[in-house]
Amino acid sequence: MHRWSQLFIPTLREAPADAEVASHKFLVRAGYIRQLAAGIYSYLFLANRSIKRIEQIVREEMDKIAQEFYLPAIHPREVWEASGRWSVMGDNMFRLKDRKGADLCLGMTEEEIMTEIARKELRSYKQLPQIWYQIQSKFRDEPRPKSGLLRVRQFTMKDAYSFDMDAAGLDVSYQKHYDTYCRIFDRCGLRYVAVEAHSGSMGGSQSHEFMVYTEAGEDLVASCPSCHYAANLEKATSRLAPVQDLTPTGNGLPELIHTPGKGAIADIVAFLEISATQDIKCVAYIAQKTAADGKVLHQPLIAFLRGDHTVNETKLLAIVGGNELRTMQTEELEKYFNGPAGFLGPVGVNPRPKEKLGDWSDPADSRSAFVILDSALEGRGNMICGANKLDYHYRNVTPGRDFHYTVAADIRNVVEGEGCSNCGTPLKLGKAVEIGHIFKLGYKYSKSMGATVLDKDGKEVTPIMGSYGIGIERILTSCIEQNHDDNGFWLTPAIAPFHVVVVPTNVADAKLSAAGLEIANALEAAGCDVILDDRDERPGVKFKDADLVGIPFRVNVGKKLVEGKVEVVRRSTRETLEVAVADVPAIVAKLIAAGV
RNA sequence: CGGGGCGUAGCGCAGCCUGGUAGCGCACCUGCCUUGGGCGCAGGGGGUCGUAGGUUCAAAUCCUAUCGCCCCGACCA
Repeated sequence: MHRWSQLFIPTLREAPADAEVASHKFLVRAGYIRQLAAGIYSYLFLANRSIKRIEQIVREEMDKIAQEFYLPAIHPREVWEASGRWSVMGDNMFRLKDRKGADLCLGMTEEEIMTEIARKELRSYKQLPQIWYQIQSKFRDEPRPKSGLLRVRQFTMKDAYSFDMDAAGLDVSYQKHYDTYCRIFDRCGLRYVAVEAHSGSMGGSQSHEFMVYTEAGEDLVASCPSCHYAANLEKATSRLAPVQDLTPTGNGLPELIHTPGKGAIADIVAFLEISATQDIKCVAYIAQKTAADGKVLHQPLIAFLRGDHTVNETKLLAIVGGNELRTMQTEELEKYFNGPAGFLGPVGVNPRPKEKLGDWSDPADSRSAFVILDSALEGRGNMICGANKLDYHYRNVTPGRDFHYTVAADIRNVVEGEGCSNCGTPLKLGKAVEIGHIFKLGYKYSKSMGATVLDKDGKEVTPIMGSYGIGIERILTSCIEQNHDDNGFWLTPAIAPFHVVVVPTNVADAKLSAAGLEIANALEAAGCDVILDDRDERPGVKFKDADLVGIPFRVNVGKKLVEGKVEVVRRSTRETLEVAVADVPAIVAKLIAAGV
């Protein structure tokens, strides 16, 4: 049994000034963590206990479907070059040199290492499917670490990888993970949702993120209150209410109109007394892609959307398969539009053909650009748009007739209240933290790294892969985000550092002290994880600390002991039961089994 | 990467503008007291003021550089 007086649990009355989100404040105040550098934290006694329990739950559930490995955190450059990611990862990767000058990096994920093993060892279809996982520290040199343990540069990740003969096999492995993740997060006491996620430019076909709704989150999730549709904003679609096109004027063809100083959409809308839905917005980017050989490639990428819509850059980028977007500079706008910012429009822009999508080589016609039309503009007509001429717009512009584009695609952000694409119900939008991600990888790594097995017919086949991650610390932080009040937080017994804290209100009183010890022993004998607060502190101090540190149940041994009774307190609700000393173990055990 | 803010005792802060003995609250140590929600009294320890340079008789304070940490943005012309 643990005695508080002998432990290092450095609780703080005040939170450090730089903590913003609840989990950060409380993890520091409760003596769970201390910061070493930006995005790098030491986990003290309580945090370590809680994290070990989370890992244990993950391990128990994963062991039902997979085999645990333990892979290196330091990787040689060659392995990452084989997949092309040595250069693609850019500054997000921590790199180092050994004494001989050889390049190494700290692992960000382990696709390469797992695939390397598969490549060397897997020979026959008879060995598949395989699912391998590990729980390891991961390193990412985040451009901006923040929010305590929520966005850090070193963290613990459970990462799993599946190898199957074919897509049908991958479906099975994927579903196994989906189900396993649900069991894991249920056991951790999280309220979460599995959402459709953007599957990136890696040829992945399907992907789900497991999200926890909280204001501290950095992702936005669109969800439908009536059907089960839920998706990351980077993937979400919606049904739009119909909008009215303007009536054509004159001969119905594009017509210049003088719009002095009305560059912004709000201005032009007011000036012409139209709706922003009748205007075409233009956003011009240079897309960048780092090739496997480290060369940085560029492409002009121009998006046209309805005036009241906003670009989702992830969706846009996925169309060309790049890794980064930046907006065009003035000279570039001049080059591709021959017009000034504020008055840019699609008429006269020279679109590259659809077949060239994904082709990053320089075209002969250097003034052409990839032009993406948002799907919401398909079928629209007589719209207002910039004329690529200072202080002029066009009216009567109809997509497809008056200008052409490379491709039409969904590239806009869904807005709260738009109809669910399944059932039409208005969608809700909420901030969320990503705690897990499952992902059909396809052949990217197995192919680039040359992993093959022989099938029944003796033919070489490239296995199809999946990868599946869980952020261990994020389980802890999102539990705290979901379960806290002004005084502290409470964790579900399964992941709390202790199930119950026994608090004799005055240890100078030999009777209270002895009873506290006896109760703590009895609780332990009943299978509870107990901490006895045997510190010579005033009751107020001990109560405050007990409330702070995340332990779901408390037993107060105090005044009522003379009647043979103690108090059992549920931290989440403060609900208090008066219980005879002899009944404490059974009652507490029952409470623990039922959860917070 | 862009913008902003902050570095003074373990934590939270004041002092800086207007240069002149480094302070407050909490925490910590000792003693007494107290014991159901961070109790009281008395005494005490702890800081080369992020670092480096400069200005000055004198720098926490002014100037320059640098490092670190936090926040916002990297979204529409």
